Amino acid sequence: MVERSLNEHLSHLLAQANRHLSRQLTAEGVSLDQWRLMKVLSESGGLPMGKLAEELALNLPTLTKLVDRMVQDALVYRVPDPADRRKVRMFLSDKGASMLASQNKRVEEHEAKVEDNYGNEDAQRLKSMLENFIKQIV
Amino acid sequence: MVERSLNEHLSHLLAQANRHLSRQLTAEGVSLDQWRLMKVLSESGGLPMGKLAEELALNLPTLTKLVDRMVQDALVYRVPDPADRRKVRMFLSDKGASMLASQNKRVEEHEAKVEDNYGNEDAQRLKSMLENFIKQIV
DNA sequence: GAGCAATTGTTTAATCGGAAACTATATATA
DNA sequence: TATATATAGTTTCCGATTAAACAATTGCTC
Repeated sequence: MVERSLNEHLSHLLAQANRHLSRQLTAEGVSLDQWRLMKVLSESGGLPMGKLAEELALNLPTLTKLVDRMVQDALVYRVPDPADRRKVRMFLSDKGASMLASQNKRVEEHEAKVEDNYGNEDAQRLKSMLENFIKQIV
Repeated sequence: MVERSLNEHLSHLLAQANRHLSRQLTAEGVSLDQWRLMKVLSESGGLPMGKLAEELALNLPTLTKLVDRMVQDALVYRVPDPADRRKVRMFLSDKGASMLASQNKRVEEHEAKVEDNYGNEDAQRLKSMLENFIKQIV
């Protein structure tokens, strides 16, 4: 049993890839997490905090405070669920939607460029492999 | 031009995969970054801070403070470079080496299990695709 | 339906992270 | 060799993250 070098560890490779890409995608004060949050809400508005935390792999206290800030900035808003008053349903505001739109543009452009350089077929393949991988480990 | 859903974005998939895996690998107070740092030093002892930051995709102030803590815990130590006194060379202590050994064991076991479930060939392929991807975007 | 457990989310206290400013040393230029 | 410029790390300040404790509401069981 030979010891692996760092570059042969999935955890390391994922950390590197994630950090580089997420740095490149942070712009105009919109972090990758903020973008992902807004994007989820645009696709499924009204998600409760718990589901949102799951979708984004954020833990709940972290999400609470991220949402606090985004509510301050009027990007999203909370609506208590009348059917289950423990729940808080999250929605994207108009301002949030327009922020999302411009950030979408930046992200799409950047990823398109990256995927072009990497090779579009390979990029496609990489994504579907990651998708399966995530299902595996969650 | 159809708008992509979140699951079709590499940035999202990488963030998810990274977070899940890095959470699962944090143990006994050793974070993924701490492990990666110790592992790099075990492979190339004497790296200056700047190189170390590059290798780990950490920015320098963050690394300084991570190292501060690890020096407190006597896992690593600093040696000023006599040839260039701006530089600080980092080394793994004996305690660090033994910490690394036990954490290596945990990581290897966990990743082996994950890779088994995912399929070893696919895992291998995923890693080499990620390696290429990282070269691409850095 | 009263009491107890489970679920949902927030708060608290401590630690960690990042951008910008700063210190110290080395190198280049005149 | 004096002055400017570049490089390597650290510090500061403020914002972000975490684990643990907490509060509110719902569901279960007797």
